[in-house]
Order: sequence, then C-alpha cells, then structure tokens
Amino acid sequence: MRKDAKDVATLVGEVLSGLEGDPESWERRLEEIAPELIEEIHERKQPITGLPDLNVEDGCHVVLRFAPNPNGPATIGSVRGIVVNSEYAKRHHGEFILRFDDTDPRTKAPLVEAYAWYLDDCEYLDAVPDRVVYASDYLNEYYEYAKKLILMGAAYVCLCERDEFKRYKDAKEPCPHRNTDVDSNLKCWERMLGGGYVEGEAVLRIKTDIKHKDPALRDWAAFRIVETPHSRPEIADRFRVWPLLDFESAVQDHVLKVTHIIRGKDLMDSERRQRYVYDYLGWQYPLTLHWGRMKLHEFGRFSTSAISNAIRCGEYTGWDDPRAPTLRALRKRGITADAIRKFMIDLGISETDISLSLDNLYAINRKIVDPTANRYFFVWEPVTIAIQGAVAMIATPLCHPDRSDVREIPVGDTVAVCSADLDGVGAGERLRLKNMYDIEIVKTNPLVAKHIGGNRGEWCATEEKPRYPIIHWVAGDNVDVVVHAPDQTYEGVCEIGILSEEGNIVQFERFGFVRIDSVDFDGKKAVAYFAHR
RNA sequence: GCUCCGAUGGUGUAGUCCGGUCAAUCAUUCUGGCCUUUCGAGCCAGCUACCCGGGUUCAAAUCCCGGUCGGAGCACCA
Repeated sequence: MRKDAKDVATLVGEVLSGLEGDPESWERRLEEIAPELIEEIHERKQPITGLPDLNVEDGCHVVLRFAPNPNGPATIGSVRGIVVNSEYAKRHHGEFILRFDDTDPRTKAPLVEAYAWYLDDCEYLDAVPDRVVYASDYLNEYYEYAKKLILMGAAYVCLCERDEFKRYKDAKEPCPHRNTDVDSNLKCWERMLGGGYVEGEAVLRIKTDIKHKDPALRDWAAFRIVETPHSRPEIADRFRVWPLLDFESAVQDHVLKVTHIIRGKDLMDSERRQRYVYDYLGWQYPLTLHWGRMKLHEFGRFSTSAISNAIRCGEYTGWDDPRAPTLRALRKRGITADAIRKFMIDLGISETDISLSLDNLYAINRKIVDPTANRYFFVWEPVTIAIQGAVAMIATPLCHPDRSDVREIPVGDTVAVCSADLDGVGAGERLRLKNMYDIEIVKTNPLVAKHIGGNRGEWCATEEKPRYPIIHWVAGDNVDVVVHAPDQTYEGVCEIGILSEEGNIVQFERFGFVRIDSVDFDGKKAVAYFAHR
C-alpha cells in the first residue's frame, strides 16, 4: 500500500468527500459499528523511560557483573555500574556478580579496605551481589589459558622495549618475536613465570592482525611482569606475572558464564580485543551494551585516583568528604539508596556523553524524604533579641506539616534568630516569629523588640497573613550544631529535640534537608551534613 | 596521525532499528499564579529542542552521503 501512496491519497479524498457530517459524528458512528477500533484511535504510544529491554529469551539465565578495581571506594561513576547491572539481574531473576578486577598491584594498587567498602556500598544500594569474585585469586587459571594460546600459536612472548614495539605497531610491521616458534615461545613463557626476566623485559602478546586498520587492536599485551607485591596479604608476592585487564576480564567473563556486559563505552575497544581470545578458544562473547561518558556539573571528572590525590593533599577530609563524588559522601549527606537507584536508572544506557546536574538526584530524594522528615528550627549565625513585654509560653510548632504532633518549646524573653533575617530591618519594623507571636523592632543596637498582638500562652500572632517576614527562631535550651555542606560549613543553634535524631534525615526549616551524623548529649552538640534544599 | 562511538529544549531522557498516528514524551531547572503560620511539597500556567549541508521519497528526528562539534581508544592502567 505504501508504494501506491499517491493513488491511496486520491481514493481517500474521494471517499471522504462522499461522507456526511463532522468528525465527531463519524466517531459516534464508528462506536456503533466497530467499538474495538475506537480504542485504537485514542491509543497513544506509551513513552518508556529508564532501562531498555534486554530482549532475553524465556528461561535464559541472565548473568551480569560489575567489575571495579578496588583502588578506592565506589564513586558516582561506579554506582551507575552497580545499579544498572543489578537492576537487570533483578528484572530477569538472574545473577549479579561483583568482581574485583585487582590484577594491577602497582599502577592502580588495590586498597585493602576498599574491598569491604564496595560490599557495604552494594548493600546500601540494595544490590547485594549473588557472588563475589577476586580476580587476583585466579592467576594459575589465566596462566593455563595463556599456555593454551601459546601452543596454538596465538600468543607470543615479546622482548621488545615498549617504544620499540610501538614503532613496529604503528608501522604495521611484525616485531622480531612475532614469528618465534611455539617451542621457543613456551620456553620464554616458562622463563617469564620462573623469574628469568626482570620487570619490563618481557610481555606476552595476543596475536591479532598486525596490519589491522585500528591501531588499538594490533597484538595487544596480555601479561606483564610486576615485582611489587599485591596489597591482599593472601596474595602478596606469590606472583610476579600479572594479566592485563583485557585478558583477565576475557577469561573471567567466560568462566563466570556472563551473558551481558553493560559498561561505559570507553571499553568498546576492549571487546574487540577480547574477541580474538574468544575466537581462538571457540567461546561465545557476551552481549554488550554501553553508556557514554558521564560528567556532573558539581564535580567535573571523578576518577578514583583524582579523589585519592585530593585527600592526600588535604583538599578533602576523606573519602566521605561531602564535596567528594563518592557514594560514601552521598550516604553521609542523607541521599537515599532509592533516590540514587532511580536517578541512575532514569539515565538509561544511551551512548551519548552526558553532563548533568545533581539537582535531578536531589529532586528525587526530596520526594522520598519530605513526607517523613521531622522539622526543626536551626538558626545559623545567631543573634539574640530581647523582647519587651514577652510572656513565658510554650510554642508548639508541628513536627511535620502533614501530621498533628508538635514539639514543645518553652520560651522566655529572649530568642535567637539568623542575623541575615535582620539585615536592613530597622526600628519600627515588624516580624513574625513563626508559630509564636509577632514582634516590632524597638532598636537595633543592642537588639530590642517588643511583643505585639495576640493572646497569651498560645499561638498569638495576629490572625491575618502578615505583610512582614515570617522567620524562624531558637529559644531557651538549645544545641550547638555544625552543618557541613559541599560549599561551606554553617554553625549555629538548634532545638534540643535534634539530639534524638542521630542518623536521621530531618528538615531544618528555611534551610534544607540534612542528615544528623552525630550527637553529643552531654555537651549538647551535634554534627549534620547538608543534603539539599 | 589512525580507529571507534555519539549528536532531540538550560540539563537529562523517549521516539531512530522497521520513514507517515511527532505541530515530538517524561523528568528536572527557570518564570508567573494559587495555596500556605517558614522552607519544601502540592496544584495551575508558561518558556525553550530534532547539529549543518546535500540526497532518496508523495512523506525524513528516523534511511544514505559529506561536513562540523563532542567523547574515547591506539599503556607492560582499570
């Protein structure tokens, strides 16, 4: 029908001109003769958002993995890998593996503590792995596959200097070791394993196509000698020949029966390199999906080594510094796992490079946290106002606008308010102390105000909505609070009730949501971390 | 230099495979209004997008070619 579109259009025109009435009457008529078609007219494509379908056959056991190098805790980048892979495993009732790709004892040396941190972070993200694998536990297995490839003539020991090999590779020329016979290669390999070469003297290369148009694929290195001991005490100096990522990962993914690899597109060439190994050994490569480079406005690039450096030079206080792009920092600030998961899932897995703001994450978190977070008054940079004619009373602000429980705050004749709320406010001007009463400034130095309006002992502002500002305050018994935010640190005083909120996310009214990190009952102090407005 | 990916509002994202229902989805940001004993939330309204140029076709965000721009790889890092 499509190729006869012109004729069809003509025909449709003829038919249409033969009809009576308006489109509404046509629809009514259609309702009578073919009601099932009505739905089709109104049907709209359901816009799907988030992760695309994996299109797996029924009964297929899906296996996914996230494979970080534990040279630090999970960054926001790692979180994407954990969330997306674990989410697909959940959807397909499959398996989610956490594999530590820790086969570089030196350049990106694993941090012993980081293994446990990853496990803990996965748990927080509701992504507890079904299986945990340490790549550094399988050196002998990699060696066996290496030997197999050497015997097939698919791998060779290369004794070129690094630069020397690069020159051959760039010229699409084989290096002198490429055509070494199998027996000699095997001897060299044994010698490599046995310590007969020093670091840097020999590598094992996978034979690909030295004339391949993509230089990234030509005879890549699979093993090298590293004499630095591994950070895991159980491995330590037991091995000196280590596989590189492409080899280690190739073997692991096969052995673990991984069905889908979902990762950043920076590893696209990795797949092409690894396919040579898979083809030699007759294995089937998993299906792959990639996402583009992710950058956050707030952080710029976030590599583990960059954060590590920032900590070392004192720029960050630690891996959980609120300014650091790590999951530990987000956790400390009260960003919930559900919010983080949704944030990552909503990004989907488009190959477009993205640069986005954490505002999206904050908006999601706010929706989750707002319905339950208790409200408190926190006064930063406090100044004290003496109030003439004040009556002792107990103010009763709501703990939450959707609930009826209140916090009872005894008030005498002074209150503390934010100095910023008094900027430019002169004598004669009025303010409403929220949930208490209205005041009029008498003089500003020292600060004195007078109580105006209302009854005594209860909510006693004038009834009508004030035309002057409504501000919050703290009175009587209070707690010294420090709030660490990414951009600055706030110091001030807060209601005493905050002492029972350790570990909770609360809202400091007119300030934002914070997580109470620690409290000191005796010293009446608390430390909080700022989440978002 | 060689190679590989990508390009939809301020930001992300759906739609692209298989051209027409796309005068283009959803979210967020921003602006205005309502509500409100703060802020936030909620409700209503508004703004803003198919990288450029050719081609194919009755019809192109969608297919083809060429540019431009962005990212990545060409490590004895992951």
